[in-house]
Amino acid sequence: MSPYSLIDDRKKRILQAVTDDYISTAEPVGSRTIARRYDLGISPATIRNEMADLEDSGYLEQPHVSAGRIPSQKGYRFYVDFIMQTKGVSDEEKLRIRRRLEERKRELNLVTEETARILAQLSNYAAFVLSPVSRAAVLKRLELVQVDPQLVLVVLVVDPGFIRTHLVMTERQLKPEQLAYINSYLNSRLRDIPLSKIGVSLLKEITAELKEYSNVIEATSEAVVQLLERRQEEAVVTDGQINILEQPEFREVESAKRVFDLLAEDDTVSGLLLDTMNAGNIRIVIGRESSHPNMDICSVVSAPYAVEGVPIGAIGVLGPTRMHYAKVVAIVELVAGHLGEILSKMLVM
Amino acid sequence: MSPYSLIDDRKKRILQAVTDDYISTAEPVGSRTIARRYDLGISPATIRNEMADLEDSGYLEQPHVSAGRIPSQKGYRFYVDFIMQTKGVSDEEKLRIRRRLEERKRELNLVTEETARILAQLSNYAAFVLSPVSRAAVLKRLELVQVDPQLVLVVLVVDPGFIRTHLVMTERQLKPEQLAYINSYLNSRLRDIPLSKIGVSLLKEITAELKEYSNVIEATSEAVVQLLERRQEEAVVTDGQINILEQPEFREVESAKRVFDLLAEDDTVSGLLLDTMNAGNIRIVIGRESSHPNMDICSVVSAPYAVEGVPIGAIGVLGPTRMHYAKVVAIVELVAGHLGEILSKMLVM
DNA sequence: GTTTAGCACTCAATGCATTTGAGTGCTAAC
DNA sequence: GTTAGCACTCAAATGCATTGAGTGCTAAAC
Repeated sequence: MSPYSLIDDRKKRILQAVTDDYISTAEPVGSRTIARRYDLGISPATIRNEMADLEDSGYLEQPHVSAGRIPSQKGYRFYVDFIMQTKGVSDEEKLRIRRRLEERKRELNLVTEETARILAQLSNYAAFVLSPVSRAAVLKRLELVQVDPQLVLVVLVVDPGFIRTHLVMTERQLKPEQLAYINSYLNSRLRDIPLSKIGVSLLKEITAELKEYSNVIEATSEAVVQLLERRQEEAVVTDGQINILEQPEFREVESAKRVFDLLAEDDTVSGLLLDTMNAGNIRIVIGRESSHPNMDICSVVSAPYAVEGVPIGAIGVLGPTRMHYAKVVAIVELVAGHLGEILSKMLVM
Repeated sequence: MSPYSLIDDRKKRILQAVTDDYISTAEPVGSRTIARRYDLGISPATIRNEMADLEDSGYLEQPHVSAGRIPSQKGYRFYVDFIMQTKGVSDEEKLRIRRRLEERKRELNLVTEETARILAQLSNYAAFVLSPVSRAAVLKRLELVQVDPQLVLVVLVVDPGFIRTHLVMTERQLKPEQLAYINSYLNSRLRDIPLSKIGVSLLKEITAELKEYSNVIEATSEAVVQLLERRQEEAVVTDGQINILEQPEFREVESAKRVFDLLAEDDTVSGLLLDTMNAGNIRIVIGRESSHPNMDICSVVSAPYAVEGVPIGAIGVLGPTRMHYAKVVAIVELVAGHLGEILSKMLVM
């Protein structure tokens, strides 16, 4: 039996009225206010009775006995799951988002940055984007390029996704044919190997096999390991933290600081986004539903984005539990969709 | 005649006492407090008289008539210019900073990020680093690398400083010898040319000369222009904004927000750092001395860092006007020095 | 002439009582 | 089942007295 079974249609409408009102005013909502502002055709007294019921079953709570009601966490959850209707976003807006992303198409990190910015601006909350990762990613190519008598540039091309470079010093200058030999050997061993398989042991093996160039190869290996590691660190792009300060619930510097701390810990946010990516569908985490203590006063709406049906990343918006869920859900879904499309064009090459 | 001529030695000591006390307590300082806490050998009454004089000449001000005194902007300026002695930083700390930077030596942007982090942690204020730029920078090399049948990677090596890459699509696959030809031609035209000289017109010229490959060359040119432009945007790395929230003057979300807005506008901060770089020595901007309206409640200590005597960037710390100047100046100078040294090793290759 | 003690005065901050008003729960009438 | 009426509650606002750190001024001491 569902834990929601006690809610009839009128209660639902009242819960909706309370939640909608509280979301836009940030003030506890009383029975009179609802009777006045929402055309439910019942008197304040009736609403009071219903609200008392809703409080008994845990959907509403009272900050103190003579204040109005506000939705509890359970109330928000019910609202999100069964009441709210995600607002459509106007075609015009859709077009604008699409165009902004298209403009940034040239570079992967520009796209993610722009996405974060768009999300933050549209939602007026803090936004983040988990850069595309792919467990199926393979090393497409590893190229050493001589850029100076004693400098070699290591170029890593990963498919789908990104390119990384790193400078490496060499003791002596390598002749073009030596470089060509090293390159073709390295590629024969590493090409199309999943990143997850490229570890220290494989690289050691190769170093041993190319003993004569051990100097270069060792440095290269080290660079490769570092470059692959760095991916994770760089994975989350954030924008719009400053919007946090606009929210009345974070008027107190103490609580604002808790949220900023939360945002500063990369793993919390990236963990959440990774979960969403793996889950493969939009998720709404409300207050203490998350395990992180500082998240009790926040909610996060996050959605994966996919290329050819495969989720390769996620985006999210963080705001107060009194978040404009309907609007944010619409935005997040829309942006995730667009991002997936843009990336399809970029990555499938 | 100096505008400071009215200040005798005792006034100086009192101004110092007031400023030191206010910097550490953030509370207006009264005559009794000074007589108690600082061993000046004079009574509160005398201190009162002197403070009245200091207020008349504009070094102190009173928030309201029955409160203690706080330093005015002019007072801070005098303190910074003629009173404070920059604290030495312990050798131990110097070593720690040096080691942290050494560890990050591998990559330019890791070094700047680590520098910002160190600055923020040591000062407990917000910190930023203007990445190395060099007006003497030249394009050391431009290399096209085939990474896929239809994809060419443009690699730009700039000396001193950085490497940039960009993917470019080609209509048809280029043969290795064609690529070699293009490469050697591009390098013959562009090698060792100062970045400032590489503009659209020069690139157009080259495109015209290599008409047969116009497809690739045009795309490459576009990429080059973009990559060179992007340098500016990425120039400033920030850290420790959250420290702002710890300062009592930013307890009110309103004022905190003003500072965050300030930090979010990249040009303000980068302009300030560029000025410092050009000035070539440490600068302290106090409150409204800056032209930016939101900076009236802040101060910035900034210093250039140099490689082989030539300033190539700058670092800075932003805090409330009630900033611990002596400490911050010491830290900023020290870190700027270390950064310069580390970069000398990295960039002179 | 400079320094200091003494004293009256100021004013933000604090504490306390009072008022206000939005909101509730309960009961009885519709 | 719904609603009107009413007594009750309590946070927030308001008013008011108190406190205390701090000042400026004056006159005495050095």
